[in-house]
Formats: sequence, C-alpha cells, structure tokens
Amino acid sequence: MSEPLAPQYNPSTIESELYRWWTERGLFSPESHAPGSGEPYVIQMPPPNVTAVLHMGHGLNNTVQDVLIRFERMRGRRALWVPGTDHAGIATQNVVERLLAEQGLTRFDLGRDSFVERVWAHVRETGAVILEQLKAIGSSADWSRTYFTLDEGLSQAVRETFVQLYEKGLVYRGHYIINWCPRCLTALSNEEVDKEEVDGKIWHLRYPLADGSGHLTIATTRPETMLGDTAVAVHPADERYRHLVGRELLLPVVGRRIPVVPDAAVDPDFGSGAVKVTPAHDPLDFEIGQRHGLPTIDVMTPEARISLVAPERFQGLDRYEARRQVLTELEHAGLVERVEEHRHAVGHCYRCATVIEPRLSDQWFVRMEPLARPALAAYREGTLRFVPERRGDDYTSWLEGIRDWCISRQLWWGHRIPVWYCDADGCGMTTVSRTDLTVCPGCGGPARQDDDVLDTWFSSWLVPFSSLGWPKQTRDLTTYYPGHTLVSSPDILFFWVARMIMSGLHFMGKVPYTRIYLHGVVRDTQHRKMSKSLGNGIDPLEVVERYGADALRYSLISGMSVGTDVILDPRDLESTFAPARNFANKLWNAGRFILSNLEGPTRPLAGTHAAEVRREELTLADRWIIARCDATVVEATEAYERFRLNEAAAAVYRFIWSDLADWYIEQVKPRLYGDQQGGDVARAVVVQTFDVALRLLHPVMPFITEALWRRFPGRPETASISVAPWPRHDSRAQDPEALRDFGLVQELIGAIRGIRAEYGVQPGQVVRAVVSAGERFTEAALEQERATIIRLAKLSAVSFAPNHERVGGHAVLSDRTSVFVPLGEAIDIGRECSRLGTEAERLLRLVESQEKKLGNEQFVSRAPAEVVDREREKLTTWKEQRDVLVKKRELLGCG
RNA sequence: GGGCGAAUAGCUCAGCUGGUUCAGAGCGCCUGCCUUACACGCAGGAUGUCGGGGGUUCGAAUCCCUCUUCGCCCACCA
Repeated sequence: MSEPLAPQYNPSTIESELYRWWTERGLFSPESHAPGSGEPYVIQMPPPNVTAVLHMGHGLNNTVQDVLIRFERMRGRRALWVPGTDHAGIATQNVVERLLAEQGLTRFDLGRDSFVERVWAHVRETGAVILEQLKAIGSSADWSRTYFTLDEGLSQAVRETFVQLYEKGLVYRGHYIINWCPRCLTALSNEEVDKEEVDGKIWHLRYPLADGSGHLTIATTRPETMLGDTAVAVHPADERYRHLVGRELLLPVVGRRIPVVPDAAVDPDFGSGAVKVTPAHDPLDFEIGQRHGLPTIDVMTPEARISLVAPERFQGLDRYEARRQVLTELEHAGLVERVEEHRHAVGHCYRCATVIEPRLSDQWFVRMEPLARPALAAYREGTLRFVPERRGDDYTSWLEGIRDWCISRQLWWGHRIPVWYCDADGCGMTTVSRTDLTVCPGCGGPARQDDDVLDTWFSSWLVPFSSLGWPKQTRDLTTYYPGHTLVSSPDILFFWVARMIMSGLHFMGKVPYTRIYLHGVVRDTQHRKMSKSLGNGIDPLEVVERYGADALRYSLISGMSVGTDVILDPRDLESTFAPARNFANKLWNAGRFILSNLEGPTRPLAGTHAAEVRREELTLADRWIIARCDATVVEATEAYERFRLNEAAAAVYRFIWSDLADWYIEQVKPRLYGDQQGGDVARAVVVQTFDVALRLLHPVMPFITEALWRRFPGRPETASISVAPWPRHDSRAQDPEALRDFGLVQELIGAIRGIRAEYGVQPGQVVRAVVSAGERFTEAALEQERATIIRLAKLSAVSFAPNHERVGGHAVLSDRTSVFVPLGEAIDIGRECSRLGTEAERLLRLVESQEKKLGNEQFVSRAPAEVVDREREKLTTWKEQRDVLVKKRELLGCG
C-alpha cells in the first residue's frame, strides 16, 4: 500500500486484485457486511443464458443493478443481489445441436438420454463463463447463492408449481393451433414469436361451385394451405354471398368438395369478403372450423413440408415450393383472378428467425386470466410501480389482453413435464406427480412420462422465490422475499417480469418486487440495437481491458437517462470511453496528490464531516468546498434514490473535477506544502471532502474509489469502501455566503485570465490588478483569498481601489465589481474599446428586453411578486454593469 | 390498424414542477501553455431559428394541437 503511485492510472491489475480481495472477504454476502442489522434490500439478477457471452446489454443491465446494490449496501441495508444462470432450453439445445452438426450428427442419432448428457457435459465444460465476465465488470452479486435453473432445488420448485396449478385447474392440456418453429421443431408461446412486417402478396383465387354454376373468389396470402381447406367462410350478413351459403365448392388442385359457411369472424371489407378455411393451419380458421364442425386436414409435417394427406405430387415439398406449385396449377386452370401487393406481419422464431407455422397440436397451457387479475390489481393499487411510469401501460395492456400460455416444448433440454400416461387398455389414466413414476397408480401397469419439456420461462418466472429455497420454507426465503427492485430491459417485460409478478402473487401471496426499473437498450449511432448479426456490437471485456471496468461502467451510466436508450459508437471506442478513463485518471491523480501531502499534522476529526472544524479556522475556500461537498451529497443521494443514475454520476463528476480539482486543490496547495499555518485544517478538509466524493462515486466506479480510499492513512487493513457508511447531509455545512463569495473570487480570477488571454500576456509574466467595489465583493472578501487570486491569476499584486487608470483591460463581474488590469503600452486601445463595446451592447440588449418585460402591465400584475422582484433586480444589475462599461469607455476615450 | 418514445452545438446527450444553472455538459474544433497531482492535463475561445407550424400564458426548449422524420411495442383482416 505504500509504494509510490504511478502518474497514470492502470486499472487492469488493480481491478482484478481488488475483486479477489472483496470476494475473499465475503463483502457481497449480506451476512458478512452487516450481521443482523439493517432492512434487507434484494435484487434478483435476470439470469443470463448459461451459454451466453457477455454483451453490452448484460453490461448495462448488471452495471445498473450493481450501482443500486452498492448504494444500498453502503446505506446500511442488508443488500443481497442474487445471481444465477438460465438453462435456456431452445438456445442451449441449438448450441449443442450445431456442435453435433459439425460432426455430421443430429440429436436423433444420439437419442434423448445421451443428447441430454451431452448438453450437460457442454454446460459443465464451458462453465458459466458469463458469471466470470460479470465479475470482471465489478458485479457485487452474492456468488455463494448462485443458482442454475436446472438445479435440484429449482427443479423441485418447477414441479411443485406445475402440480399446484394443475390441481387448481390452471394447467391443462389442449388441442389447439400453436406457434410452431419448423426448424427448432417445437411449439412456442405467443411471446416467443417476433412479428415482422414484410412485403408479401395477396392472391385472389376462384373456387368453382361444385355444380359448375360459376365460382366464388377468395383472397389468401398463403395459397399452399388450400391443400388443407375444408370450407370457405363468408359473413352471414354479406348480401353478395348470401345465396351461396350452404352450397358446395370444388376445391381446385385437390378436387375435394367443401361447403360455404357463414361466420361473423369474416370481415366483408377485406379481400373479396370470402375466406378459405384451413382449420389445421390458421388460428382463426381453427375457430371457424370448431363452430361449424369442419374436419381438420393437417397438410404439413413438423418441418413444414407437405404431408402424405395431400395429393402425391405435393408430398415432401417445402411450404414455399408448394406455394409455387399450387399457384402454377391454379394459373393453368385460369383460377387466379388477380394478385396484389400486400404488406403484413409475419411471425418469426425468436431463436432462429425461421417463419413460424401455425400448427394444430396437443400442448400444455397455463390458464392466465386468473393469474393476471391480481397482477393487474397490484399495479392499480400502487403496490407495484414502474420506472419510467409509462411502462405500466405496456404491462397493463398485456395483462388485460392476456392469452393462455403454451408451456410445452418439443425439446430434450429442460424440465421434463411431470405427467405420466398409462397406455393400458381400459385404464389410460393421466397422472400429474411431484415424484417420478414408473407404474400407473390406477392399474399398476407401466407409466410413460410425457416426452415434452417446459418452456424455459416456466422456471425463470419462479426465481424470486425458487432461488431462495422455495418450496422449502428456508431462512433465506423468509428473510429475502419479497425483494425490492427489479432491473430489466423492456424486451423481457412480458417473458419474465410480468410473469414473475403473477407467480409471486400466486405462490407467495406478495409481489416479488415493488419497483420495476426498465432501462433502455444499447444501440449504435444509427440507433440500431447492438447485435452479433449486424456486427455493430462492442465487447465489454475489450473495453474493460483497454479502459478499465470503471470507465465502462461510468460510460454506460452517464449515457443513460431514465427510460432512454444508450447510444455507443462501435466504430470509435476511443471517443466513447476515453472521457470516463480520463475521469478515472483525474481522480487517481487528485488522490495521488492528496496522499502525498498528508505528511504534516492533520486536524483529527471525530466524525466523518469536514463541517466539524470550527468555522473561524476555515478559509473562505474551505467553507466553500465544504458547502459544495454537502450539496453534492444531497444531489447525488437523491439522484440515486430516484434511479437518475446519470445525474448522480454527473453531480459527483462535477464536484470532483470542477470544484475539488480545478479550484480547491489549486487553492489549498500552499497550505499543504511543508509546515504552513493552517495546514492541519487544510489537510482535514481536503481529506474529508475527497473521502465523501469517493464514497459518492463508489457505486459507479467501485474499483478506483476502493483503491484510493484504502490508501488513506489510518485506514484499517480490513476496511473496505464498499461497506463504508454512505455520506450524510449535514446542515452545518450549508453556507450560502461562502458559495456566493468564493463564486465571485472564481469570477474575478476568470475575468483576469480572460484579459490576459485577450491581450496575449505571456504565461510567465505577472501583472497587477485593481478591483473596485461591487455589490457583494468587499475588500474583506478579497482579503481572505488574496493569495489565491494572486497565484491563480498570476498577479504581482491585487489592490482594492477605485480604478481611474486608463490603459488596461477591463471587466465587470456579476455583482458589478469592476476589475482593471493595467497593461501599459501592451494595450491596444482600439481593441479594448471594441471589446468593451461588444460587452456593453450585449448588456444593453439584456436591459432592453428586461425593461420591456417589466414595462408589461400584465407581467407586473399577474406574475408572482417574488418573480417580479427578481426580474427587477436583474435589470438593476445589468443596467449598472452596463453603466460601468460605458464609463470605462469614456475614460479610455473610446469613440 | 392501435399505442408509445425521440428530435436541443459538427457528434452523443442533460435540461424534472413554465420564470435563478436557461440556452448547458462531454467529445470534436481554434489559441496559448510540459505552471513540481494529472498533456488521459491546464487556461482561454468559437459554435444553436431548442424539427416545422399553430395555440394556451404576463412569460414556452418546457404545457396543448398539428405536421414531418426516425425508432420501438402491440394486433388472428385471411
């Protein structure tokens, strides 16, 4: 700890060492940092896929969570961040299938058991790499509680849930049209289908009447499904077709006779007003079929090829080949009336982007309406709140229109459905069981388990309690359920967030979180979502390597305001991440400077606040920085509390860079060097304000703040900033007078610097300055910071006197204090006249518009008195500032 | 088809309850500095019809309407 610090901050070694130290000390477990004290504060990490590789989306999501958990941990809560990984049924199965494909194998070559074993082997072998990556960005999750959704305990929870829901009639098996991915060969829920607008065509086709007396024209976007048509439907009130209802058509290509049925679901204004009915391949057609007792003819295989029930010449054709073939035949028969361009939404598999095929099959469903009702109520009563609030509307509308959840998947990787069938003649019993069965409880014959597995989300919707031990009544469960804040991206609002609310209410009787914070999405400068396929991603680990985890985190947090997306430029990492790295370096050097100047005596402070030093011993600058520091505590704390993390980060940035480094440290230097008078107080103030700044920044930049904080003298070897108390606002630090007066000192120095720059005064050359009284800036105030003014403005002397000298640079401060820098022959009178003239004109414009405002009868009578007063004051100030300038111009003899 | 969000400096964005941060920050740009914490720095500077139009108001970047552009979500018109 005592080796000299390098002038350039090098995060890579420091970060990994500190992370190891944190975990060795168990600082991320609530038990170790605050035994038995403080209210629990719990966040559940959205479990990443077990095979996932860290991308910026994870980076943002986990940084936000880490900021919140570190903030609450420092505030003394028993902060618990529960991490885990998701077995991710389809995604993981696809990964392993791809690996098999490289050896020319399919999962069917291996068979179910060895395939599943193979997936386990893969998952174990590659490990949860992503968890290690989350550590690299500083995530302070409690890794001792890491779960995997296929763990024994969570599997128990899944089974318990399924059985309970089944027993209440909320899980059922049904024969319906579901979304089917012909590539993944499984059913999907509605949420797992990405709708995408595509330019397609709509064909108007003639179906001849069976008796040869003409035809009926139908409109379709999917001509190939006509192979499975079993009717044509028209609206019952449609005059055009009323005479055809009940008659028969001869289905072209196939030659089947099909009826014309009346059904109110048909929109007479769309297409031709007549719709072909294919009950096995369209959800609406299925319903029409149900109502009219129509047969269902499934003309497609699971792979979306034409099945054996279709005419032989179509069998085995891919659905799009079949479309072409059908159209060719219809054209030859002269049955294509016309073709129109048609833009419509087509569903795609969210895992492989294959076009979804609506398919009739037996699946397991969860009846959602009874679960949705309490979830809606929780939101409407205000138990559950969204940040930003408008996300509550999405939540509400989804729940209001909720449809049953198809939970069975025709996959091998996942939780097997806990249902056993008996195939014995005369028994045929279906048993839903918490434990595995081998024999049928009804007849003692062999029991056969359902082949399917459950939707991945059927395990992840339980994690707020299953990760804590449920269904066992564990200590963790009673202590840490319900949690507090859920941090997520809006794209899994329905998949995961809303469902957790429902399961939490149903199984635990309480919402799992009271706050749902939905942050934005990481995009590139063209506002496209970062993705592997677009090649516009940024690898967070590359950023960590080049700029440090703190820089990554700061960049993400500062680029994010509530509810908006984060835009990062993948083509220019340097300008994207350098500002945050530069900030870290600035902080490092401020720390280095302070640490190297603590040799002399330091005023010991009993508590943690610099305001404890007696006021008489403080300089104006001391009082100013103490007040600014306290204001920053208030500002940052409120911002963190309100999830305005970017504002918290900006407030601390401003304090550290603009206040502490640019002004206070510059001001305090002479007092720190050697054994100067007041050095003890200066050291106390600089250490305390820096300490506060580090603590305020720690949630966002945990590594560098820890690295510096630990190095301060008197710090116990075991102390960590991650469990240091959060800085508290101290009203004794408030000091409006100091803020105002030191503000004028800053203004004065700035004015002199401006004059120097304007006239190209050599940096090494000292000049004189004369200050004459303004409203606030008295000789006493100047006296207090005389040395500071002289040093920072590079003066030989500053005097307080009315200035009548003619040749020099002039400026006026906001309180009408005027400043004069005599420059002898160096001054160009003409230049100074025009400079003052421009400034006077600017003020004149302000004065004029202000006079107009105050001359407005309406304004004076209707605006609040205090606003009017304030505006009057402004006018006076500007007027007088202008007068001063005009007088100076006269003095100079300007034309 | 329905709903939502965004549009402010060349770029990325703040600006919350209309008036004391009101036109801001960072990057980039220009000028000058290796001033013993930091050139990943310091000092100074230039840059805006606050997307267009209309309205409410004493007063609008801020509230309302409308249009334009971009983006997102939802939806069984085949």
